[in-house]
Amino acid sequence: MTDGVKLSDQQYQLMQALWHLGEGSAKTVQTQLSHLGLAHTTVATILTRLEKKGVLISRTEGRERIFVPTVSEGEVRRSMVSSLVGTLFKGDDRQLLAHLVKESDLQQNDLDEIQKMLAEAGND
Amino acid sequence: MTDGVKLSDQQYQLMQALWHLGEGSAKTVQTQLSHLGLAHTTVATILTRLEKKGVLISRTEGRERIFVPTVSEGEVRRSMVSSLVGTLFKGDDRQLLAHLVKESDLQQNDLDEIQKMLAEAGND
DNA sequence: GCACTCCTTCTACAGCTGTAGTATCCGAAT
DNA sequence: ATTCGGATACTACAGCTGTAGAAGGAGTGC
Repeated sequence: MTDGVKLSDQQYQLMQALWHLGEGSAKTVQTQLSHLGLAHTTVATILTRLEKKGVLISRTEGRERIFVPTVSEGEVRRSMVSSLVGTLFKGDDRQLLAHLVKESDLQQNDLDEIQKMLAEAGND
Repeated sequence: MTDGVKLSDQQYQLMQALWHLGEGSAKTVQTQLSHLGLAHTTVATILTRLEKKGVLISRTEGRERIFVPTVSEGEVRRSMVSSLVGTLFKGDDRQLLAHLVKESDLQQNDLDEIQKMLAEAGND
């Protein structure tokens, strides 16, 4: 479904930590993201909001609350990319492709690689 | 520069109207976007905020205020795409390309077209 | 059992966005 | 000059995000 999950940068970071961990408490996540320098209460707040948003659920385990993603990173990526494509390119993925090809500083070997991918995609 | 212009959907719509028009008053923009059903005051508010944000400037002409974009659609696209790539793919454009190739429902002729583009890009 | 510690939940606030009503201002017509 | 009409500016409010302090609750060690 294009259920339109859309996360802010920060929110995505947190989810990413959870995707890597599989699951985890606010504390665990905060530790994992210590480079961001967020207070643990901040992390907890964001996680709570993400739960309200439906992208994760939590269970209480002893005195800890364990958060578990309910959507995969792939799903979120898909819907975020297609949302952007919707806004910027009238929903036409190919226009984004074209944009990337034009704007990216692609090296020849990148191109080769991509062409290989395209060739494989064509064989589906 | 990667000055990071980031617009919301709505804001992008308005800018798009201005890009098409070249320039225009709040009224003109609202008319152009009548399908969105926004009050003209709403359009004016958003335009004012966009000016504060620096993506357009305005000049007063008689009793009208004319808004003129200061950034091009291309620039905004570039920075929005690269912002998303930053968040979702650690800044690696090729990963977005790969994502698109995998996720998009590309037809063979799309692929041909893109491969042609890639070939051309390679000749720069 | 009691205090200590750790974790969570509640509350708070500022900034941004979506949305629009009301007030104001200024040019134009009479 | 006086009023009318249209355009803008000001104000408002709700919802979302970033951020975090303060308060509360529940193990754990003594």
